[in-house]
Amino acid sequence: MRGIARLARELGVSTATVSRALNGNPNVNEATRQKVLEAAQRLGYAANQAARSLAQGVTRSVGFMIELDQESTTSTDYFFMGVVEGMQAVLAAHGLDLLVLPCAKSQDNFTFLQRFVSRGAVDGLILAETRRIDRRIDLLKSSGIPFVTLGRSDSGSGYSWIDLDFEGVMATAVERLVRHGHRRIAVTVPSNDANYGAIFAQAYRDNLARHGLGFDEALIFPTRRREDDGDSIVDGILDRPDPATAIILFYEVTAIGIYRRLAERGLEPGRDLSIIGFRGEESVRFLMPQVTCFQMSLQDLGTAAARALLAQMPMTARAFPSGIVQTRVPLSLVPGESDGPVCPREG
Amino acid sequence: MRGIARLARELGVSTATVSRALNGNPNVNEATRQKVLEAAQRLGYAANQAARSLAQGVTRSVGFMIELDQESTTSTDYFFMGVVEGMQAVLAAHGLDLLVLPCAKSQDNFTFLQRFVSRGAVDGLILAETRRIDRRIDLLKSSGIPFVTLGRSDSGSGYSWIDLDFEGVMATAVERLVRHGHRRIAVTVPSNDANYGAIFAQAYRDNLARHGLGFDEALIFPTRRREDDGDSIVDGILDRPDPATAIILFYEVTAIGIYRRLAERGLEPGRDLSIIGFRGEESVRFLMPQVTCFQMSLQDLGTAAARALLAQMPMTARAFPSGIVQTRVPLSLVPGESDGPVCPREG
DNA sequence: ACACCGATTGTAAGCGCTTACAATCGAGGG
DNA sequence: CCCTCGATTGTAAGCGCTTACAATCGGTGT
Repeated sequence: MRGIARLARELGVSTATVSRALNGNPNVNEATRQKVLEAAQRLGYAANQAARSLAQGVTRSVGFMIELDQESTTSTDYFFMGVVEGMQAVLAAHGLDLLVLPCAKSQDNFTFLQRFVSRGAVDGLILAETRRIDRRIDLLKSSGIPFVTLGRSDSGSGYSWIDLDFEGVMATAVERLVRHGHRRIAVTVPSNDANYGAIFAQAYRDNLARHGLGFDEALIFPTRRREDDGDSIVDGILDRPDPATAIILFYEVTAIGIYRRLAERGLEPGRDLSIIGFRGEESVRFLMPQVTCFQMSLQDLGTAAARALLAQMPMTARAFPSGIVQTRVPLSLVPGESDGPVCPREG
Repeated sequence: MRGIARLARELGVSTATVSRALNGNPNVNEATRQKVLEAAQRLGYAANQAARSLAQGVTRSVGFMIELDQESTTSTDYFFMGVVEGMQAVLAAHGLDLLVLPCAKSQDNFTFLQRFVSRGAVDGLILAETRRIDRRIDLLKSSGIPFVTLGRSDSGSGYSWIDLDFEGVMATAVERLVRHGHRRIAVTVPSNDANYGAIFAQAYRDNLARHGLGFDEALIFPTRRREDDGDSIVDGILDRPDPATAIILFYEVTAIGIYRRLAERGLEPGRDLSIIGFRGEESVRFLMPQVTCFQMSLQDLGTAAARALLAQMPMTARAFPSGIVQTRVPLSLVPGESDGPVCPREG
């Protein structure tokens, strides 16, 4: 005999009583509860997860699905850790376990997710790296499981998401540059198919328009999260009849390559080319002159996501006001010396 | 009626047959199996995880416990994606799900782990960030659950671990420096209580001794994973009667601060101070002169850990040779220009 | 034609826990 | 002293799936 039955026999009570005592059911004599708790503690007993889930129809755990990139870099980790920390804290406070579910880039993320959902392995889900059109969202919506996405998509709107305020960032960046007299502003965007790339690019366009600046396809540079696009970007920006005088970077590491190329050409960041980075990234923190960038709390992003999820889970929903939440987390500008007034071109 | 019963009724067979068909039991008519598979596919059926686990006494999932640091300065955080990728690939190939279990630094990691173990939430565990004396290892050993640690500990020896070959790294580094004529070699070590710090320090001592070099406590600098210890290190090394001429870094980011301080003092990395980093970190890659460092595949580390775990799980053990595995993953030297022959001191 | 056998399927007993419902007990009311 | 009621505990029916064991069926050997 094992599990709860053993405990029950040991104490000379029924399994029902033990179960009640352990689960905080009020219909138990307080003295009995103490006995049970003590015995459980002493024997290191904890209810079997599977049995409990089966009986209750609830797992008390939520999944955070992430995708593993071959090129995984340290600051993906950095991003990840911060966000997870925020989520974990909130969820734990409500008695929920956070299970991070890593999906290999090589396997179909839809199928991956579907397995966890249809097997009822988690009570709720948080998705990262949302695609512009993301079948996973339809899957979750139709399955009825509570979920939240980190990042918007175009797949319908009846669901909660938390995203960075790309629009706000872009507005601030462009305005700052315009105020410095820049009229030709380049931008880098991610070359993958995640939705944030499209949003970033759109915000770029919108803000140029707002300031009456012309849009030039040639000033948009798709980049990956690595520093080695600097050459082509710098050359692409400057070696043209109407060179840009500023650039806004989606991936801040790109600044490294840009700095390097500028140096090779005898130019200086902040003077000959204004540069604004997106998110203060570790590997860029040490560049001189310091990169003007935006900053945010990863933990806050995580807690916001977790709260939005809790608001949808029957178990916890009553503690939260609104059902569906769609939030853009604002970033704050961290002024550096990588941008400044337009430098009059010589020649 | 739901779940397998519904499927069974739909097909006019018993639940037993459906179960068998779905689980690859050979005692099913192939035609029947196809029918079942087809129907399951069509109805999007997947066996309820909890029920299945309860019936089988097995979850088909393994946990990877990581710790979340407020300041994200642990080693796990720039390890994570790569290692998880390796693990996930191996585990998935054996039909196991990888659940990453994040434990807040603020909560007791022993209790955290215990819950998952005693609730039978996973069939196996991988631990990261092993302490020198780690109660978790005793817990896992006594609980009988298969497990592997990423990093050694002093807590007994009857278990599998995978670790970096700190000794090999240190031997190579010291030998390289000695060959360059260095006799006074400093080192940085992590300031936390993870076991790798002690190992690194010990290997340092051993290798000095091997080359007949004296050991000087003053040349050991505890550091965190951030760049700003450079000043105190550089000054501490040089402003003394018998300055060191080389330094080996545990956290490679320290190089950034060191480079900066050296520059301030009009000194040059590689000439005035030889620097060898431990693991090629992204944020250091762009330093000039390039930092001589060591490199490894995080994926390989992950696959090694996963394999070592599989070797202990009854389900998969037969596919693997040895039971207990204790491996040191070697790193390879990536020569840069941050180290070289001792530069004769002027004055 | 009959016992026997392998292939296939059905029956039903759990897996360990929760929980609706029944049972018990002592106290207070009439 | 009997009845009612609240507090507490026990009984037992599942939760959805697996699997030992029994049952069925067509084919074989003799």
